[in-house]
Amino acid sequence: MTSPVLSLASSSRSTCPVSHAKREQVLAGAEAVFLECGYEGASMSQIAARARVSKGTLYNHFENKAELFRALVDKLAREKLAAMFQPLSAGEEDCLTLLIRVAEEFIRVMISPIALGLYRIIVSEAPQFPELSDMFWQKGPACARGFLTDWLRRQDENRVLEVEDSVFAADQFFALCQARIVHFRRLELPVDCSDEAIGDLARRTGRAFLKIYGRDR
Amino acid sequence: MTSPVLSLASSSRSTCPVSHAKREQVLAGAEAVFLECGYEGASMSQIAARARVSKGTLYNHFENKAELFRALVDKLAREKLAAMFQPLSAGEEDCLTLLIRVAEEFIRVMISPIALGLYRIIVSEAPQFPELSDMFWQKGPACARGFLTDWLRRQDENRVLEVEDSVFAADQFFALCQARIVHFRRLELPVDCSDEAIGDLARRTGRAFLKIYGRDR
Amino acid sequence: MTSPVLSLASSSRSTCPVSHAKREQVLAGAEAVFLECGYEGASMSQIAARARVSKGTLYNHFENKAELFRALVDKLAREKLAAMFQPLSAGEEDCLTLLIRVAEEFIRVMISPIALGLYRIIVSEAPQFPELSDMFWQKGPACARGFLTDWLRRQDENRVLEVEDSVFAADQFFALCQARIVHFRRLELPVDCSDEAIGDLARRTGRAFLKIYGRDR
Amino acid sequence: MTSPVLSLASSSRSTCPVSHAKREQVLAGAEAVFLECGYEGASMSQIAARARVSKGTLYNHFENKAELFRALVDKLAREKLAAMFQPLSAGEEDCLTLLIRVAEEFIRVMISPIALGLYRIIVSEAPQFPELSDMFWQKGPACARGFLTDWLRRQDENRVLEVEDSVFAADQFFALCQARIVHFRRLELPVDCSDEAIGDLARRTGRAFLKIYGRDR
DNA sequence: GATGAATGAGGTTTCATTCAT
DNA sequence: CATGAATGAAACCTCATTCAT
Repeated sequence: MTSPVLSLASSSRSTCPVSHAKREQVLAGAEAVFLECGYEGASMSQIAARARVSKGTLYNHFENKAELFRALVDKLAREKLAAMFQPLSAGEEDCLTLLIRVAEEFIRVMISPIALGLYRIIVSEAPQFPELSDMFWQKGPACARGFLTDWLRRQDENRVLEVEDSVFAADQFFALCQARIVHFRRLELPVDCSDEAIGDLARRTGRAFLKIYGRDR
Repeated sequence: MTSPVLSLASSSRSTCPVSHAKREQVLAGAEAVFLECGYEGASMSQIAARARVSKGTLYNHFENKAELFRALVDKLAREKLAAMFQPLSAGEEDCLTLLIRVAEEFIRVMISPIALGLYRIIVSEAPQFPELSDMFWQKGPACARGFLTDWLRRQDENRVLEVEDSVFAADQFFALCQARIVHFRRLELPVDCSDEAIGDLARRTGRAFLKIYGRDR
Repeated sequence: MTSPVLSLASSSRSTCPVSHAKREQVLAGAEAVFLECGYEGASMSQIAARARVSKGTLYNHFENKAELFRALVDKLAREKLAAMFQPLSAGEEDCLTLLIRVAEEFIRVMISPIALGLYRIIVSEAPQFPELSDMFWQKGPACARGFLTDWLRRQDENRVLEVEDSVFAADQFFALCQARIVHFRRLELPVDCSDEAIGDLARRTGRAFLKIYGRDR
Repeated sequence: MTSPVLSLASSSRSTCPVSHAKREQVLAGAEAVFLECGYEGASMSQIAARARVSKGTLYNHFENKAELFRALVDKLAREKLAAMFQPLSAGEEDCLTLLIRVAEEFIRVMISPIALGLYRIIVSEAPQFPELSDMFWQKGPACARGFLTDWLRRQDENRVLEVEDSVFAADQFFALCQARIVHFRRLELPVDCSDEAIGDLARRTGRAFLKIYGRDR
């Protein structure tokens, strides 16, 4: 309520550097604790301790627990998710090679601790924080979908593939990527996550996708 | 209030009939609250209130919150999940019709409040309760996978489909089923869930699967 | 409240034999738990479990926890304490031998688990249950004091000892008996409790007492 | 309320002055409640109320009930017991006068509310908190024993008394001091505690002790 | 802005006691 | 009379949040 006013009044600029450092420190602690314990399971004391900061400092920078959580998801989505999904862009490879590469990278990203942790916490808090689901989706998978959609449209125009609804086709591609490994990891069920297993899954995914949308035959 | 009546009705068996009714009452309250608030977000007081039972009664039937949670997931998995996944069995339809029907039923089950709520809570608590992930998987999706695997093997033998790894093919089928609608519902993102939308998705899924594993052409 | 009425109404005699057995069973459980955990530390559930009896049975036989405790102390004092302090009676030995024997027996009794446990619980609950302190004292140490007082008076009359106030002299004797070993055991402090140590202490106690009240020199 | 004022008064030292005042406030409440109700009988709510402090504050200063109890006994032993047993030191009086004075002071100390309350709670919790028994003994009676042991040794060297084992002799002296009055007070049994009664007991104790260890026939 | 002590509501759990069977 | 499920008060403890320094 009053904190935005106070902060504007007492800092001539919107983000003073020293304060910014503490804010990042807090967010780092929050990341560690929220991803490990979930939203309800995390306590402000734990976060303060992990951030090596006093509890009061938490409330100097964030109005309450929910706002701190929102800020964290916002930051992770904007910074880390974006960085993780960036490599999933088109190159000069041939069709199958590109699909396999993207599948492999997507799988690796989705089972990385951060994306997995974020997925868990966001799915479980979706009813309480629907805006965060959206943020996660927009900055993460939707980027990959956007890129793939564009690429698919080009392949369709170039008559390499035959893709009527390129958005849906992209959804199917990423759905196929989540078969088995990603799905099992989310449930913490035992599954082979070796490089070979991931490569194999990516190859099968690429080939299956080409069978659906390939123009040959 | 009404439990003595119920207990009289069910007192044909020896094991404590009164107690069994209350136990079910407690589990009903737990179902409502856990699925709504998550494991950490649910309080034993809420559960007691929702079950119209005193807090002490909770502890007469379950050692602690974690055990109550385990018992609930166990019950839901055994009773409700099993019932939900039962209709997903083979019939006499032709290949595409069956795939579409199964896809549609699977999608409907996965976005039902119970399966969705269970998924949320189980994914978020998987690190703390790994055995429940397993229970959920075994009594739910794994059943569907088992049935589809068998059916695919038969189609392969009958030379209707060409399926080398029928287990993986089943995984791909159910992965495709979760594209878009199921995925978005988990994130509480807005998505068209109408019968038409589901039917359409099921049809596209069935056709895509046939393209991957069909023998014709 | 109503239980005494009910019990009077439904049992023609005051103590039916089957009931008496259960009552003893309850008291046995209460003895184990109260002596181990103290009055506040003991729970009626623990007692019921240790007695292999339902919690309801506790309340059929005793109005509440305090009454059960009173009944237990009463029983222990009347039965066990009395039996323990009985051997402390006069014999035909010469003066010093008798004193040493009585000292030794008294020390052994006071550090026995039952007497020690009773002492602990009674001292700590003395403000709440003053009547039990009295019971303990009367059935325990006071018996020993009574016997020794009589014996001392006879020795005075026979001019073997010179004891003006025989009651006080007995108090001093038993106070000397509690030096070191008994005292330390009550505090759970490490102390040599071997037969030799007890014998040695008893001898020193007897000799010291004779120095105070002996007529020779 | 008043604590900020107090804290200003004592803020000359660096270590958190506000906190120290509250900590003492908590310990004062704990002293009142623990000595009155015993360890198990005392509740953290009672203590908070008696200390005029919130329940949370208790846990800011002490990890849990057991630690608060330990801290209290530690403080009482170090501060109050030490102060109570300090006057029991040697003076220039003649032998009997000194023994009588020490006996009287020891008796008065042992029946003071604090020493009596501490004895009750420490004896009853000795199995659970053996280290507190030790603390109590070291800071309390053991000091008196130490002083008397030294004095007895000197009397032996000066041929005033004949004391072979001065430590044991001291134990006997203090055991004699606890005859009757101290013993009865612990059990809350009625006993004359008037100054005359105490003086009389002290005189009898001093004289008896001299009979045991005096050199003059 | 940073601190961390203080707060009190509310968390999980235990308890003595009651009562229908 | 025995049972043990049910109760709700109260136990210990944690939490998000506030505020004086």
